[in-house]
Amino acid sequence: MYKNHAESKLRLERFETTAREAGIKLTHQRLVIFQEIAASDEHPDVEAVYQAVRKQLPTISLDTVYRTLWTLNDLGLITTLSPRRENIRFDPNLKQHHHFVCTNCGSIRDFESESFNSLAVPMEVQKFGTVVSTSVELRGLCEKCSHKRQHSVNKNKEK
Amino acid sequence: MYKNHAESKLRLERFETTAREAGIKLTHQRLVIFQEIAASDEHPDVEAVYQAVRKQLPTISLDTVYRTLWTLNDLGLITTLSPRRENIRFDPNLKQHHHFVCTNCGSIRDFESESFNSLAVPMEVQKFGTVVSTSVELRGLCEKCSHKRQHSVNKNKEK
DNA sequence: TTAGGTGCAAATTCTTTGCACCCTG
DNA sequence: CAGGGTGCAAAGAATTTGCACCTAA
Repeated sequence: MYKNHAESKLRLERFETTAREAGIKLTHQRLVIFQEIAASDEHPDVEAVYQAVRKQLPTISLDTVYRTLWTLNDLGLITTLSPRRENIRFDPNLKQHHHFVCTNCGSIRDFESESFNSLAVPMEVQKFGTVVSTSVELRGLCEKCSHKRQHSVNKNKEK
Repeated sequence: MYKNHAESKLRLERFETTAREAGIKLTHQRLVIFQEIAASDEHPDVEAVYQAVRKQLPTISLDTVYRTLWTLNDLGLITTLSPRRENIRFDPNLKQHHHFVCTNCGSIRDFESESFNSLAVPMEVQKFGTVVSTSVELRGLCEKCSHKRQHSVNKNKEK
């Protein structure tokens, strides 16, 4: 479940620099939370981050995880998969990228694609507003769910 | 904010047929809720549907709105914008389409595009699973928010 | 040393459920 | 008139907040 070391080390350095610039403290909790999410290839929700972080910091509280994730988001160190506060899944990947979403279990995988990065914005859309970024979402069944398919058709619950 | 009449009439007919086939009752509440969402060009959340429907049925309860929307979803008459139960925004547009999302206020507009419909699935993604549908999400600032921008930079709250 | 950060518990908000009554088919 | 559907109120989740203590800088 881990990205290559170089990438997550880079992310960590960026975190330290940005935090210092923003004048926020590099607490133990923040470091662990950030490392956890930066090392991840997935797009964990708050609960998933909380569970993972607890392995290293058993006394951490759920609200600290919430606060820290929003702090990281405000610092621009991670993004969320949806623009609204309610729908929270965090994404440590700041490079332009695209998503494969499993419609059965809800898991999300990143991928990169030059051609998807540079899609032409249709005329029609230009009257809606100004486009800042473009991303493609491919929906389907992930490997795991393709296999399980015949047994259980659950109601889109991953956890 | 209303689509052309023909389209929403078509949607209504589909609703009646499908409901009859599925053996569920065509209650007054369901009709009003479905019409409200089918006539809409937006992607309302539960609260928005509730408020709109209350104008016609002041005594309707919020839980009926929830139940009805999930029923419509299960019947395949509407879809949600996210595959997970938590993140609810409903979409009455069953045609393949794409979204323009305002990162400031969270509003979402549909648009259609032949070329976006038929993007080639990258090799890399094929190992994640089977792709069933493709949609493009363009993010940016909508007209309204471009104008308001200098005054208020709110925290992604639409309502 | 001290302001910002954390943990805890309580508050708020969002969504679902149990149950008695109602209405479509 | 029977069974599914609704409204209400209460339960359950998810998320945020107030406050006293703690710790990085």
